[in-house]
Amino acid sequence: MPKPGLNAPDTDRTKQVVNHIRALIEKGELKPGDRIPSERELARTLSISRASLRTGIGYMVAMGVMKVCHGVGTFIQDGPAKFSKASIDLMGALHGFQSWQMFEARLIIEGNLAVLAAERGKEEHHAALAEQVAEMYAIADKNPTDFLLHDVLFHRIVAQASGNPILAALMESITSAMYEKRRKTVQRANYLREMAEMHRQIYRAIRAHDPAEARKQMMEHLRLAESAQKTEHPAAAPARQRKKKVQEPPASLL
Amino acid sequence: MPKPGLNAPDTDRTKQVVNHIRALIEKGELKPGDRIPSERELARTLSISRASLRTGIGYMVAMGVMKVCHGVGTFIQDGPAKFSKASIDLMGALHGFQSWQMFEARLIIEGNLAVLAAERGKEEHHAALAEQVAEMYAIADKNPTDFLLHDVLFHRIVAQASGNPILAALMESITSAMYEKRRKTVQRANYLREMAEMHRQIYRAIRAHDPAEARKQMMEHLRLAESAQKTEHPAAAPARQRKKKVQEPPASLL
DNA sequence: GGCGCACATGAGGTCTGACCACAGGATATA
DNA sequence: TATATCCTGTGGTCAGACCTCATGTGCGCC
Repeated sequence: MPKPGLNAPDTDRTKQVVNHIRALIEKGELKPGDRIPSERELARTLSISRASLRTGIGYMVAMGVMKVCHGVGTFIQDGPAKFSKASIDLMGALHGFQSWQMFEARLIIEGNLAVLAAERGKEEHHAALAEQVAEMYAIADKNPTDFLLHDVLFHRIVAQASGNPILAALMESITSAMYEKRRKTVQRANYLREMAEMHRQIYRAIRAHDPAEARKQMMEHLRLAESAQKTEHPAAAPARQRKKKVQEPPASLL
Repeated sequence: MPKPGLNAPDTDRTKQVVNHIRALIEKGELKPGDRIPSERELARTLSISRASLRTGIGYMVAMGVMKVCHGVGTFIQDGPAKFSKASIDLMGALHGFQSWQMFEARLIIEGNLAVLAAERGKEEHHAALAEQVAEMYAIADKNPTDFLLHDVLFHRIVAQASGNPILAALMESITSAMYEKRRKTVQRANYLREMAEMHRQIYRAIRAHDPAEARKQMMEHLRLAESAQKTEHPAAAPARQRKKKVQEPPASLL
């Protein structure tokens, strides 16, 4: 074993489980989407009780690294890297995250994601982006929920094109935490065509390898999204005590 | 492609536990640092088995929201918000995070943190920053490890001054994931005075409410830190298969 | 032969109650 | 008084039983 040192998992057994899985991943014997052995079998393999094994698995589920399906099995999480939604939610409750702060963080991260995507994006990304934009136009007048799906996908592709999976994961975590509210907002949205157009502008800037323009368009787009949501849900903060009025975001940014 | 969103706690019981704690937090009956009832008692309260309760607690521990001390009790995590180090580690192993990507993410986030701090920083923050800078100068020739402590603290205060706890949490997560390597690097560092000076420049820009300068100084500082670490650990990537040579970061940024 | 429904199988989910390991205060002893 | 010891409460682990869920299989009916 490499280092004995200061690892985070709380106890010996869970650490053992996490390290075991981690080793399998690093050796390439487990890839996203793969299924791990059944609990009873794995427990026997590691010579620990099923209860302890489950603690370790729960740990990784919480971190968004694994996924459990009742009656089916336990899997390595596939799809884009991200922290679990519950994680951000809870942390938000604990430290008082506010809606405008979410948007601000998203603005900064996605703005830079767009910059990087413009610098590093490949043909494949351009094609994928174009397809999503086309889809948006196609259903802008029909199904708002589907529209949102393509929206999410578009931003995900931008993140992928950025070539930085860490920033992508952070973005994914934040947006997934906001997804529910967005889903409701978009239902009565009447600006979907406008949204599609903005995505097209972002796409054009990225394809043209114009970082500054990409950032500008991305930020403009997000600001519109924010104001739209504010109009829908003026009291958007998670239901908390309102003794002190919710802090408003200072004006400037950049 | 999997659909976005919905990444709730895995099962009913754990959900019950998480929601219970979450409710207590939102009602203000539980604050960071507080201790929760013993497992046996809480299990009785919720009418669930201790095993299930422990699953839920483990879940929150993994998310960095709670902390358990064997023989002592279980507590709400205090200190700055952040995701658990293990979480980033594992995710990195799974999705192949690389060292330069960490630095890049840090560069972007901390750069903007500095901007926000310059815009919104209050007297109290300025004072706290000044103190850390002073400390750095004082021990630059003595204890490298202590120096790093003040370094971390300085950046944490900047994050706090930014007024955006979400970005602060992201920054905290990334830096804590890099901490171990930094601790080794700093041991043989001979540029500590220079580092202190850079921090002073950042501090001055923030105090002068000069966002552009704050970002510039911060980025310069981080770039130096990166190159220093690269010199120390040229093969810094986590030991993985080397079939394909490690992707190098494209040149430009901003 | 084709179609369905019931059942067998095996996965995860939960419960019980016992025992172990650790930390810290209370107590007994020198 | 000071030190060593024990007691108690807390989390950590274990074993084995039983439940729920998803799925594949095979029999019976059409």
